[in-house]
Amino acid sequence: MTVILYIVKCGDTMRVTKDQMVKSRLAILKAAGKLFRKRGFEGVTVAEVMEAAGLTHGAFYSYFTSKQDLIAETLEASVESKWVQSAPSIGEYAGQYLSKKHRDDFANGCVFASLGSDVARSNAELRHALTGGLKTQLAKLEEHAHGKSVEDKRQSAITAWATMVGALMLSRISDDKELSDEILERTTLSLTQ
Amino acid sequence: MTVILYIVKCGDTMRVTKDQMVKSRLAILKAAGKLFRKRGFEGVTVAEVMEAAGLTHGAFYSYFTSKQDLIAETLEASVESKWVQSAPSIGEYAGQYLSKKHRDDFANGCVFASLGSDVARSNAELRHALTGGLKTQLAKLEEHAHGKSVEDKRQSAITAWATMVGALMLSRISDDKELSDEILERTTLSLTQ
DNA sequence: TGTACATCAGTGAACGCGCGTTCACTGATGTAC
DNA sequence: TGTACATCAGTGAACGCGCGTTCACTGATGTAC
Repeated sequence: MTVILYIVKCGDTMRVTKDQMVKSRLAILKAAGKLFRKRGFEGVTVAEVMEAAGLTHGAFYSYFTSKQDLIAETLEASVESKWVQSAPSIGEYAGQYLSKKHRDDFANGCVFASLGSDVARSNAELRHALTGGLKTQLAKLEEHAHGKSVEDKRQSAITAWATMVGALMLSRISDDKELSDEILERTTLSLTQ
Repeated sequence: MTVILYIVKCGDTMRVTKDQMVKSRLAILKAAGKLFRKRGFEGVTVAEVMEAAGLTHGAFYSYFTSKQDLIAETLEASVESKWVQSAPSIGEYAGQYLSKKHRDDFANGCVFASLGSDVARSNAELRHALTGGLKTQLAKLEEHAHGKSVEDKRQSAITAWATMVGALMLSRISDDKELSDEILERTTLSLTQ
């Protein structure tokens, strides 16, 4: 992350303002992450992100070279780790992931479900940024996977993740509440059996 | 579909131009479907769609009241049936769906994978339009599903569909070709075993 | 059937709004001596 | 330590481009008699 490079560049000459800048930068990334997940990249303006971070839009270009740059950095910062930490097995993780709470909370939810198809259509930069998160996520799931061989674990991790992301997305598409709930319930069952 | 309503409205008073209009309307919907799947709703302009349909942008409003309207109608027309027809079982269908050919062909591919998260974030109108297609697709998969009870078939149809959509999307996100291929291969295995 | 009239799909210029980006300026931060 | 200077995050007005939408106009289609 550029943040780290920046600190390295400053070396031991710590400045109060630089501290504030690091905080502001993180606030921008956090606000952007939430807004993008809720409304998509094109559904959010630079000005909105900056306002949510407590700044005016003009300051944006002190932090990022363009909106495209912000999107890429936001994706890099969007790793799924928080969801995995407390889950001892894929089944329990799926239970949390496929909850109604998660389905209804775009802003704090999984970036693959909320922006997956957008990124899939995007340029190499954005896809690369999210591919890092994808690898991390699969590696963590693999640790918790059941299976005799490494191959088996890998396969069940990948399949489970595809199922979770797909199910959450489909349940969010359905405007029929019953079908939406059913998708979550039945896929949860499949992943815990 | 409005097309049918239109024909009914015209009744027996068939007009040559009306014929042409029906064709043009279908051409617009087809062009829009391909372009939207490839570049997303906001990545495509009304003028581009009309040009692809062989018309100029001004004529657009003789067919649709707004871009939003076009998007809704395009989604309604995007059913997955073509992919299911030739597949006798979910396993064989998954083999086609999770092919590299499908992954690399956004324009003619599955609308859930290419526009799923966009629609999930959208208003009730768009989600409703795609929910119809989702129900149709699940019903068709259910017909071909293995399982002792109706419940079992339903569960395996929903889970299989979530896995397919999720896997195709993830494989498209990955800019690492190996990982992308691996996702397709391992999920195909899971769905055929 | 033929003729006068009405309709309306289609054209392309123009409008106007929204949004990403730029810029002159400010004032606090941080530095040099 | 104190003072003069340099830097630069932050502000808000302004720019300009793109795109959805509108509109006056055309000419072919279709209708009425």
